[in-house]
Amino acid sequence: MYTNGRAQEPSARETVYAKLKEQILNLELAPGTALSEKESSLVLGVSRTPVRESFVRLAQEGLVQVLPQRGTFVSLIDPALVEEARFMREHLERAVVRLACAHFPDSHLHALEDNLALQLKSIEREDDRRLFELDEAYHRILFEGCGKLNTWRAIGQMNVHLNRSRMLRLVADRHWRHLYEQHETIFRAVKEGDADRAERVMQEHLLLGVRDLAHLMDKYPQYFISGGDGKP
Amino acid sequence: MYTNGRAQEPSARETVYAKLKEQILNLELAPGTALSEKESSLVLGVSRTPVRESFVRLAQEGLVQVLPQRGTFVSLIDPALVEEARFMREHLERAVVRLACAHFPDSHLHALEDNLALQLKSIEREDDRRLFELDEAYHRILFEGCGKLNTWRAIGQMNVHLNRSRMLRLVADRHWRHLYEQHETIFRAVKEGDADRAERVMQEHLLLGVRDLAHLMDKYPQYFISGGDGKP
DNA sequence: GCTACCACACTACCATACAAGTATGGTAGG
DNA sequence: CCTACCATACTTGTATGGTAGTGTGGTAGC
Repeated sequence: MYTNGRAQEPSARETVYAKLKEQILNLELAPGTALSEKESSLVLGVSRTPVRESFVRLAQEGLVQVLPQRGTFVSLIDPALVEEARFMREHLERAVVRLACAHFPDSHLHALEDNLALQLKSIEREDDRRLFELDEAYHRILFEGCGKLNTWRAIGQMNVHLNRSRMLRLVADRHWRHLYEQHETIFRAVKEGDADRAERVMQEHLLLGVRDLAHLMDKYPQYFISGGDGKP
Repeated sequence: MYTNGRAQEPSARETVYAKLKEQILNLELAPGTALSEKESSLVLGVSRTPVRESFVRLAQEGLVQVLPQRGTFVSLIDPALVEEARFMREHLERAVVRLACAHFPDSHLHALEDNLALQLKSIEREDDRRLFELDEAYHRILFEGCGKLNTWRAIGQMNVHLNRSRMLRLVADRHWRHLYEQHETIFRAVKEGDADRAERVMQEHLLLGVRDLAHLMDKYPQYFISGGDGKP
């Protein structure tokens, strides 16, 4: 029979992949940074094989760029990708909140409520990393409650690029209150079934993520794709 | 300087990946089929490494399922994934045709026109594979003309699941004329800037892809995920 | 006849060795 | 001083061997 315990330790490839991805999204590995199979394998204490396979996965997500016989680099942030990620989220999340206003399970409504409470706590503690995670979880719950979890996962691939620019913005700007208030407003709209209001606030909410993108590109030009090319 | 020739032969990994993906999408490798690094490496005349790395990529796209120490299998078609792919396309393509009606480059308008002509030819020849490709290209041109090519690529990952079910449908049903007429109508609406009409037809058009899904699940139950599980 | 066990064939996972292309710094020649 | 060349130290790409977990068929014991 199956060993459905699900308790097996994760593979080396999985841990390496998760570690690298986290560091890239955190900007600990800044855009443009040179990686190397060998170096990463030494640092992480595994052989080149799982590192290499992680590079393959990250390359497919557009987070790294592999240039044969030359090197592997953390991708620069592509403003077009950021804008299109916003575009996708705008249209899909507007559709999803409308669904949510028509029908949303109580369990997930409570999950949203709990999530909002934790967001407040994180703001008090000024824990921006944690707030970032809660923000992601909040939107995920919305999709999950509408039976559209796979859609959220598909967005995820584009979303990582949007998130890198949002992370860049977090370090300077503080717009936490506004973000929380929008989440709270959307929650109430869903609860009351006010689809028009929910959709409108969601659209504004997602615009917040790309505001001042030009400003960021000015401040951190080395992190962005510049002209026609884009390779370091 | 860069060797920007772009004329280098593709790597073994790339060719293996493309080959396997094509066969899976064509249903030549039917859902549920058992694969193996060793066997594929023998068939394709390469070592296990590029095959393995292709499996990693395909697994990330959800086209194969790797069970450690047990085997690798072509994924069964998940109806939920098919429906959500349609959901994504519905909302994103509606938004895109609206953009197209507001502004669309002449070059891409001509590309659509040429594409439609080729579609007619394919229908005359009853070349369904070719028509399928042209259908994909048609929608791609729409996104490209609106500067949303990355969005189309992001859809692609979900779209492969939708396409497998569409491919399954093609073998029995013939709805070519209807499909063409909708493409043609959308084209004219874009040309005339009639956004409401374009959006409406696009929505109907995408519903066509999942019609009779239940019927297909009845006819080919072994290709679909059945109950709570989904593993072969 | 039925059950428990065990050897074996098979899988994917990981480590390692070799191959081939690329960037770079030093050096010889002008 | 400047340029062309070349050895060398990198890089990723590919092949292969060993390891550990898994399914299966046969067999011994009841």
